[in-house]
Amino acid sequence: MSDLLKRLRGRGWRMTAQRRVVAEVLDGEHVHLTADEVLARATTRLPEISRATVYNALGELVTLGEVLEIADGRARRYDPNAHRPHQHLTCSVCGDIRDVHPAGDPLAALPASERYGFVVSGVEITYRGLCPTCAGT
Amino acid sequence: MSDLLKRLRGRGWRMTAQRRVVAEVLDGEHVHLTADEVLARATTRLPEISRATVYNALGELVTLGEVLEIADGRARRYDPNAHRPHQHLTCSVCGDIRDVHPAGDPLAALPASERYGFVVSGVEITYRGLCPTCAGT
DNA sequence: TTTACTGCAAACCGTTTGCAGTTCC
DNA sequence: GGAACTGCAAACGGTTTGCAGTAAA
Repeated sequence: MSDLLKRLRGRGWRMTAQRRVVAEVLDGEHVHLTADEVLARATTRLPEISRATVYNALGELVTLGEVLEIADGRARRYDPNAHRPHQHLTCSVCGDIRDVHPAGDPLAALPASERYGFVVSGVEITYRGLCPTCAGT
Repeated sequence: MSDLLKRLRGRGWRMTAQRRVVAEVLDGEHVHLTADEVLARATTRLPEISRATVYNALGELVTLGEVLEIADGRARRYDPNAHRPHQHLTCSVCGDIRDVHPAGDPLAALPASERYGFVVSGVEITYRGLCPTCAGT
């Protein structure tokens, strides 16, 4: 069983065929699907699943903190890798997204003198570039 | 005259009353307006300006590289501070956004071993926290 | 049995587009 | 004069919502 599914069951998330399929589709490394992509993949396993149900499930997973939402371009993407701090590396041409892991604490890069009195609690970092295929090297 | 307007004129951007107002509304420090906010402010100066014209102008300013687009929440925001590398510091409660300036080169934080063969050319960083008002301190 | 989830379809919101009319250079 | 911009209104794509029916616990 997928890690995500295991965690959700452990947290008493009410399970249905639809929710199971959404969780299974999302599980894995470097997964950053849009709601539409989740729906498409879920539909191959459970043809009667509806768009609204996919959105409902995704919204709850985000609220539970089991999935992260990334507001990259038009459509939001959903990232199941919520339990290990990481950043994103995106190809500007094909849109491929990889998870990358920081060396130190990225919050340390913002000195108090640049904080405008804010209480800073997190940081989102997206590196942009070209993947090996699109760079043509 | 605003800096932005000066630069645009220097680049031969065809000037109209509408475009001038959009550029004036955007000019300044820590400005991160949505298209709707730009339209609202522009309308107070030029009541007959249309939504489409605002979108047209914003799109061109982004293409010219004179304004940056930030895909924060639902609506995109437009940042005229395009000529000095910077990052954003956002209040999770009220949505206020400040520009902050990096100490070193943030690209250096991503080691080659974490680049998956990508040619990395840029990075977007958003710090999240609470502004002094919302933190209630 | 009760509470919560599902599917449908319409509504919603930010953004884009086609086109006739107008303006800048 | 001619190319480019403007305003209108309709279309669009992603997301949200209301509600009647269904299924999990």
